[in-house]
Amino acid sequence: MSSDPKLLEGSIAVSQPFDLDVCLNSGQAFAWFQRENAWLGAIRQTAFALRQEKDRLFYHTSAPSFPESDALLRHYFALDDDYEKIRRRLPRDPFLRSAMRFGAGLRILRQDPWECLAGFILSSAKQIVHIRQIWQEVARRWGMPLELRGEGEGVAQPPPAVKKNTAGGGCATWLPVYSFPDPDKMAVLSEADLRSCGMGFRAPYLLHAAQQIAGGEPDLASLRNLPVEKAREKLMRLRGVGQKIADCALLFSLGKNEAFPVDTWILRVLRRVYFRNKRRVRPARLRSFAAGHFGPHGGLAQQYLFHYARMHPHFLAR
DNA sequence: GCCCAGGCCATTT
DNA sequence: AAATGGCATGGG
Repeated sequence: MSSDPKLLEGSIAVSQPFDLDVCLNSGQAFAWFQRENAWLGAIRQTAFALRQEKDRLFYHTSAPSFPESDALLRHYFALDDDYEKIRRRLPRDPFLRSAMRFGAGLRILRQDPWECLAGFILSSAKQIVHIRQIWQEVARRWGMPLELRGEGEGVAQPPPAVKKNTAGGGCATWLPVYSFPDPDKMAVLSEADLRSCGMGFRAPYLLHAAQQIAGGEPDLASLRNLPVEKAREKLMRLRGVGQKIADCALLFSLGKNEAFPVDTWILRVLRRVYFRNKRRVRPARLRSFAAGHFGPHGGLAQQYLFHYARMHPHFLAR
């Protein structure tokens, strides 16, 4: 219960455009799942249950202290970035502006590079719901169980103000949260281990990436300090990592705000809106257009477009 | 049963 | 260079 001294509850006042649901449901991170009114997941080795109410982010966490939980959340959601200012630097084209209005509160997460890369290796030719399922299975089997309350319970409590399931007088049951296994941990698994999580032909790619990264090549953390082209080139040396997956890792975990991943949704949006419905415009052309048009914060623009398209499937129909 | 999914790779034209 | 087909698996 909330009287458990091990359970840390807190909240953060957010004075920024911020919508938790949009951030965690926009296909950036696959580690979070919704239970009742809360999002459950982990930031590296720290479990959180999150719920937003207006301009306040409420949480329960396994973090040992408020300074640590506060810092983790502020960093992960980039709450100290000035998104009003960033949004003003995006182009004023009408379609982007309406996508920005629709997705107000969307932010680029600052994920762990390994987790982000692994998630997007799993993402190819998969729907987001299924990527989440595979992620959870991998985490459940080889990650660390993270207790949101005292040791031995294995059950997380809902965050503040979340309604409990009062049927039968019992508390709601919350699934335990697991961290995602490190490269070292994954590197010693077999391809069959990974395949048994349902990831199919992506298994050898993920295993190879884990082994490479565990061996220090590439050193993901150091990619942050390279120019985006060099960092992308290193990522693309990994089998199963093309430009799209590399750009996702660069944008969502390595601070490359100009990275503009072109996936099937963005492909269709750009062709339809910015190339007047022309078929046969090739991805390379779209990428160079996007780099020039959307500029140094193109990645955020890309997320607005992606989110808008995915929430308006009829818009791209036909 | 169909279809396709935040792709990538090897193989053909 | 640019267009295919194959790849595993599950959800709609």
